Amino acid sequence: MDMKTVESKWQQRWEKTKENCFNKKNADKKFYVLEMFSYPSGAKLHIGHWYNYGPTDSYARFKKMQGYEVFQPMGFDAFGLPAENYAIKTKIHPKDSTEKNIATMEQQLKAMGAMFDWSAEVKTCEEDYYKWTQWMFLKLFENGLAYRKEAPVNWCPSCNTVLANEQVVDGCCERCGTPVIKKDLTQWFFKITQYAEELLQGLDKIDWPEKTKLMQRNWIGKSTGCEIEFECESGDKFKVFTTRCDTVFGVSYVVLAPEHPLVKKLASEEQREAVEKYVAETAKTNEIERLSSAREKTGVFIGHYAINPVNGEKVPIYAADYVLYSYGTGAVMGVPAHDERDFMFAKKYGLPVKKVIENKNGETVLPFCEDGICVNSLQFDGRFGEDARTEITNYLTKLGKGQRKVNYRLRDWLVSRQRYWGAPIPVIHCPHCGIVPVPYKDLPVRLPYNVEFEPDGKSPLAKCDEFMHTKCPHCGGDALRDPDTLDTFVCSSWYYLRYPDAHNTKMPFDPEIVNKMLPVDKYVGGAEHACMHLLYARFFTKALRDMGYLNFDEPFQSLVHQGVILGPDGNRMSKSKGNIVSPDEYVSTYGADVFRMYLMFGFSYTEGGPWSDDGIKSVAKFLDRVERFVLKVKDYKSAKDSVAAGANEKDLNYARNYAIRQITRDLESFSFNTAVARLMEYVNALYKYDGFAEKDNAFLKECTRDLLLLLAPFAPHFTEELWEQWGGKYSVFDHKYPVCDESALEREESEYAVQVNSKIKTKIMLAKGLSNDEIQAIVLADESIRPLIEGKVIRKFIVVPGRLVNIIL
RNA sequence: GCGGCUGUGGCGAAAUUGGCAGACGCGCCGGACUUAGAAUCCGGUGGGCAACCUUGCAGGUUCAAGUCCUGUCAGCCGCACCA
Repeated sequence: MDMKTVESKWQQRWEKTKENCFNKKNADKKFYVLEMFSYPSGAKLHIGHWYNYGPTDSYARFKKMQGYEVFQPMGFDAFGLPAENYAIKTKIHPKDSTEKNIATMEQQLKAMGAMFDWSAEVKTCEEDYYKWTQWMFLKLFENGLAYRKEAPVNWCPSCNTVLANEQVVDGCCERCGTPVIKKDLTQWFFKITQYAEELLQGLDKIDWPEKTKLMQRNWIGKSTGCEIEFECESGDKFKVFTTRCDTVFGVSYVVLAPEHPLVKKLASEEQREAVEKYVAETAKTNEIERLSSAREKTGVFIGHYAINPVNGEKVPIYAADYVLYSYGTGAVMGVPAHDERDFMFAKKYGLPVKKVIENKNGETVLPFCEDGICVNSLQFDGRFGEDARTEITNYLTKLGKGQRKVNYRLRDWLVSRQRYWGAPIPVIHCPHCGIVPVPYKDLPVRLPYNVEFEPDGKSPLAKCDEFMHTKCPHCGGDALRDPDTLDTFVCSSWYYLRYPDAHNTKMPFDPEIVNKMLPVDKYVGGAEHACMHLLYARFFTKALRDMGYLNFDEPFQSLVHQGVILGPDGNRMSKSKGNIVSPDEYVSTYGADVFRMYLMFGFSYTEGGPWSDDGIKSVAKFLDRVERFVLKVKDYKSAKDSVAAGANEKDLNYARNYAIRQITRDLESFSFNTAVARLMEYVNALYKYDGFAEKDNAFLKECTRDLLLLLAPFAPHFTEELWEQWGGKYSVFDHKYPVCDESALEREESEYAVQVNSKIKTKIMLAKGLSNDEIQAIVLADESIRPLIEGKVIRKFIVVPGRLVNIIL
């Protein structure tokens, strides 16, 4: 079959007949299959795109054939740094390069033959999309979920922009690898922390990979403990957070983060110079160094003391950078006997180590950090672990010096970026009225084309006068626009809501439509988004729900991550390693169907693995084999030479229904490699039957027709063509996927493995429905078994129905 | 350091969830058809002459372990001074 011709023939036909368009009339049978949309960075699809989209499309086609009205849209996550960095290098405007890349990628995606509904396409860099991204921002602002604050933020000195916590990897910028530094800047944040608890709880209700859920749980980082108030000699008070309030009697010092305001306020005359020096040095150290747990602890005594509320002890106050200002209260109590960090710190600065917990099961070696029995803790002596914590918390609460407290590691999401290629933040800064949101009717705030975007640490838009100068919507006076753009993750936090109503000009989406179409039934994409996109999208969904726009809690009911296809050398494909494999030549040699089917057959979908094209020919061979067979059987004359259904027909029918059952199961679980294997087995069975002298041609044709239906999702162009030649009605995808006839799988006999003392000795065919005693009688009488057991006592006779028997002597 | 995942023939990989390890393929070997090759079709293929051995390694539970438990090694991923 000439795949080139066949592919374009059917792609055109599908487009002309709107075969892949979602039909809103059937919305009650909707099935929303979504692949993470592409970033148009390069002009070409790489193997990763194929691996994500090809097999998932087969799944979508399978669902369609099962009778669902499948909605499978595609679009482009088109704003972002790579286009801008590319522009800086080549002077090609990001808008131009992005649009060009999108045009090419659209062609390639269409050539792939996936059933994307292009009528719902979304491009985040277009006005009619980012207008609504800005709308989202305003809604969040209106609902108190977007706010501006000055804070130490992550700054990438190479990209010249701030980064979200999630975009800092090992203290470095996730894009360019440059070490991130801390800067105090006033930035926009989204209050994702308000949803920390629900984001955590919601994970229990969704069908996602456990690994991903665990990553989100860890990222949210809930910890339950106690806040304890310490009063200083000066009368100033501060709180510490601890999960181990059962150790509070062992406090020998307290530590404030260097950024803590009390550090400067309380520093004594003698210590002032040392403290200021230390604080300044901390500010200079970069994140990687500071956050390394291996690093030796440093700190400085600030020359002031605080009172331990449970025993009135006076303890010195230190400033030390192992305490993070951004977590908890930015202050901790130091209990050297029961915390490794505090222990190291105390040893270094000669602070007392006071044991207040003893090991229940043996010698107490300090630092002892597990739960134990309280000692030297007055009325709490003898209490253990959680009980001790509860009692001490209650005691502190009664004193008015503490309370139970839950903390999360999750931080608010920093969304402003000092870059050009993104959605402008729809806010106006008025010298009289302050921060004024752009009125909804004035959206979009257009991103101007002619901008000097060479990065110099200031927002490129700040240098564009025509953009910056505007009137205050409130007082009408001169005012300035916000020069920052939104993190591109904001754009991708709601795109799945836009698809079902992609052309709405009055709203981002019609809630009535979206509430019918969502949640996404199957979302497929890379695991690298676990704590970014997948978390942000959940936050957006919950926020929009609380504003009354949505009536569901989670955007993606079921999630699958495809594995990563590595270079042939086992490393991640990268230009620098020179191990990039392009799909193009394979596609032009073998065709799209063979290539995607090989991706399904040669790898375990969720595992991925190093690229190898060893088996690609085998898939081509398989399809040839199918083609030859189908065309041969097509011309068989039916009725006349029909014979009564005998054993061979029964076997073939078994093979057929076994294939149907297994392939259906395998597709449901994204186990594409075994599904293809079952198809191959079925074709082998068909060939075998065809080789018999006597055969029932009508039955064989029926079985062959089922083969085409089974194969269709895997090799869509190929099967559509054969289906037509077979005489099937267009389109093969409008026919029902075969359903397993369970009765065909019931057999009168099954083969049992016979073990003696757990070692397999022989195999026996046994009829169905025999009692254990009957089985025992037959097995013991078997010629190959009898000599092995003669004269011996059978201690046990185990029967696993339909599978094996084990004779224990 | 903490958490998670993975480890199976020469290769890609399966294994009904504790029940015949290696499905389906690649590769290789043999045969058929061919003047010959390609293509195709049929058969064989974990190791060992054998008894037997075999799922990274060492133990354990069980009639039975790739699967469960304990320890250990290697690789990958995530978090990393979160109090």
